[in-house]
Amino acid sequence: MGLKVTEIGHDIVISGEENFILKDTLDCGQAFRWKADEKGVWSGIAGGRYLELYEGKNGEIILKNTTISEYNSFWKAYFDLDRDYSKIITEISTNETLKNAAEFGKGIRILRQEPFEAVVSFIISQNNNIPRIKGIIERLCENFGEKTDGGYLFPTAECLAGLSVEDLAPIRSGFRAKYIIDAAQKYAHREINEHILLNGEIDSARAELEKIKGVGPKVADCALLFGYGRIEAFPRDVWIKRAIEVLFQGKLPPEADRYAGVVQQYIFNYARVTKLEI
DNA sequence: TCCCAGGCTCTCT
DNA sequence: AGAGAGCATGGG
Repeated sequence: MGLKVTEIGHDIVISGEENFILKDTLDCGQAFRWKADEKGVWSGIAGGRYLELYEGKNGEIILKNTTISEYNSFWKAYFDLDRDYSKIITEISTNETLKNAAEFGKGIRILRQEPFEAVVSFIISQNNNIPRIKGIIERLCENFGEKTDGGYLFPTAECLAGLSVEDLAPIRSGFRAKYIIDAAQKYAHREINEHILLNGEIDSARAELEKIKGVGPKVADCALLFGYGRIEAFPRDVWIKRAIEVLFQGKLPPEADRYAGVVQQYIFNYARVTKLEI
């Protein structure tokens, strides 16, 4: 479609993209560090950069204080702006339920997050609720991340690898602390083969991540989808399992296969917002 | 208050 | 291989 990116003043304006809505994308449970103020301006830190952004009257997205080179080198990939979501929606819409779910969350895009941040964030997410996940991640960044304009960066694996479970007490992550440290050590010591995660068979990639304590199939798929751009990953959490029973009588339709990760987010969002009271 | 949360590990069959 | 308890903590 007619995606246009223009530099206006100090800002970047993204227009002509109907499948990019900030609330859908930044508040759908795939990333935990974005928040909106009362005026609807979102702010957050990703990839070591602080960004404020908002929606204009015609649905365009404005990235504040951003250059075209910053956009091209980072934000374009972060917001997955090379992918044609309207084509995906058209393809999956031969299934009526998927069509409805996609319409419900049509502004969702799969964010391309920092891999280590995605791994740790979804380790923290296990048996936890989203408000508390956000709190733990915020405390993790404040305590161990580098301070920058606008907040704290997500801590590096190298930094966390040197910590003990007691050191992590201030973030109140409970039994997950030992898992965070194990992930940090395996990343810092290069025990995780990122080539496999990026390019290997999806089953091999999942197994590679499951070398980390506290990482099972669901956390691994979240990391692959949100951190490594593996669109075929399909994280199965409690909401998805419930939705498959309620909405699809226990079996996903074939339309869900090709862009599984995107479809997963549509279903997850639909299930969570409607609470499946349909 | 008490149930439960974007699961996983460990143990017991 | 499959089922079930236990896990830290606190949001609703």
